[in-house]
Amino acid sequence: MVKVNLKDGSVREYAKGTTLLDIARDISGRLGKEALVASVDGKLVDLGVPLEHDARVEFFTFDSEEGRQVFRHSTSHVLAQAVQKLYPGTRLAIGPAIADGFYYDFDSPETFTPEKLVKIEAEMESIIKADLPFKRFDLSRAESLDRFEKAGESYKVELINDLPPDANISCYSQGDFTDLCAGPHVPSTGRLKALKLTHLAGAYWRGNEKNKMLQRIYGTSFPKKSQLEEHLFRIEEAKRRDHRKLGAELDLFSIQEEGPGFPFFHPKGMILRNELEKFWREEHKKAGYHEIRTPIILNRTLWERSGHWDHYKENMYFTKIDELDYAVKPMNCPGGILVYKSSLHSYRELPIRMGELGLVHRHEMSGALHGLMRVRNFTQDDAHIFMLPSQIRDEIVGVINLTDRIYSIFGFKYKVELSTKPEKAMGSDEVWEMATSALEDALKSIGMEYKVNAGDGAFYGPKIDFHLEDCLGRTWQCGTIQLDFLMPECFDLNYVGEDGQKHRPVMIHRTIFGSIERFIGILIEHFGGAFPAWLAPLQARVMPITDRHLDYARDVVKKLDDAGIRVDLDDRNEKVNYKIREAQNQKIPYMLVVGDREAENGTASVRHRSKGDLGAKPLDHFIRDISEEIKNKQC
RNA sequence: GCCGCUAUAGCUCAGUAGGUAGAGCGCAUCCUUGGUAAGGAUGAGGUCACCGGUUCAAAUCCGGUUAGCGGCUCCA
Repeated sequence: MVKVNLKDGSVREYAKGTTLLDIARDISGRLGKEALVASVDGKLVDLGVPLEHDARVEFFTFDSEEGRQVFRHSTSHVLAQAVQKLYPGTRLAIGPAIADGFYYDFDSPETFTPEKLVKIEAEMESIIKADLPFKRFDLSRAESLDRFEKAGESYKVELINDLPPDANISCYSQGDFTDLCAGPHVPSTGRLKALKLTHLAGAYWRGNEKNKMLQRIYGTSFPKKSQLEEHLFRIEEAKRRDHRKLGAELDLFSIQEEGPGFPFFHPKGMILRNELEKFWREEHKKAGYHEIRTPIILNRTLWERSGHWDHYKENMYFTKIDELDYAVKPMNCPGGILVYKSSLHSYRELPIRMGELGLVHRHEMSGALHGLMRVRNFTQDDAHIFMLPSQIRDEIVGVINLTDRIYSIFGFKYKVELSTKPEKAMGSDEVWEMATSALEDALKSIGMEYKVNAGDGAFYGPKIDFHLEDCLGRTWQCGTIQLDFLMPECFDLNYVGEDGQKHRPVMIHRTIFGSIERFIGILIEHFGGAFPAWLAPLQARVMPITDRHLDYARDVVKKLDDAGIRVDLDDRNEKVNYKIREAQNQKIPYMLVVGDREAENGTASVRHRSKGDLGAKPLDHFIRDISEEIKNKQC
């Protein structure tokens, strides 16, 4: 007999060699049906595994991350089987589970198309119907190499060759299909009830653009048809919040063929943008920043000195002025540094915090452009902090706190990453080590959770990045804090210390919005276009019921306008229903309906875009309330 | 940049055996003066992304270019 310790603390005894699936069935009929995989003493294994010793056992269903991963991964094997059956000669690369589904990369003489995905899906359905068991078997390195070489599976051979010498090499087969795989898997294909192949994409083998481009098929799967449908519906819903769609519908911005990646801001978008900048200036003033502005185009020698000429050239735009080379700035730091250098500084002045809403241009690859999220020119809410080495931690913590305060106004949740030295970097390992551990110390000192993103730092220093999510859960880097010991060196920056000697300051480069453009993109998706009143391009619209009420409506507009509220008048000869519908679609926070009753009493009937009809309010009450809402930046 | 897909009116889209373009919404005018998500009529509006080819004839077939979309790579 073996003792089994379960998650709920209970202990059960089973005959040695009882499979995990049988144990699950014994615990409850439902668990027997829903369990997909189990862990034995913390290690994830197939349910078909017999238990040979006392152990801590946990079962995972689709409700757990582990269960979902295994479920989707098993679906990817079924995809591979279907593809190889329909399109012989297709070689397999890799097929992992991802956040909301799975993908499989193929190298095939066949070019997959959306129509073919339908066929592949049908083939997958029949594999599922056949309820083929997933069978695991271990192979020696020689056996596995032999097997996959014979099968012509060159990518698998490459994977095996890259496994560490002591690695256990396992395969899984279902029916006549076998794939190299560490597992685990669900017991049989019949578990994979509802699936959908969602899209096609190219993907480089091993993510390296020097390698061959493979064909990637993305899909998702669920234990129930209804869950799949709900998921697909949620995605459709999310797409309605897409900032590119809302940006056009709400007339905020546009991107035209004449300027790919160079967004145009329309009047309404500018209001949003100016409000953001106003807020930014207020917060930065409070936090002890000064604001500067530096030129867009600067001489080549500056970029050579900063290292951009060597390390960032492929992202830069160039021009000539009077036969001399100039570059359009891709970053604001060299300009900021010149401002610092324009006068002598005492240690008493430090830290100096210099902010700049700086327009930078970067050449992004055409395929990387994405609405306002990735563009070729954008305004960074940049700042450079020049400080004493002893001030590093406090300054970093100060920036983290400022970032948190600003994000929390919008109700954003964010993820923090620490990016370390990239391959293409300036400076010695020691300097990088020092800078990286300073960032780490600051994060730890305030108990901030973070993930390490190895090799993703800027070429001049490591960074802390703040990532925000878009409507489809894709994350975008917004805020960043970069610690830099190198630029002060390159530019021979100094301050005069207590001892009267010259010393080297340390620099922080940081942004909070990241780019105003990207941040607006995130804002649009976060609020689905229904901005809080303080940001809304139009805060209220007055709607007279008939043209008899036009005069009173104009008075109302004037009063609101005088109170600094962004208001307009819908004086068209249309019914109230019609006007309301349009104002709702434009997501205007407040609609003020005025007719005989209102004109007589000096009121307006207030309708809120999400709370609905709020009844009649005296005008000055409404003005007081909305002004308060705006002032408090209520969401 | 790479792989796949797409491009018709301001917007959403029809136009599927190649025979010089349609709908709904929006817009304009008129009628209607209507109290919380679409009142009615009439009308204007398109060198079918661009360049080239095949054909008696191209929105439609072929090639190229540009842009967009989904990914890969890259990054705020």
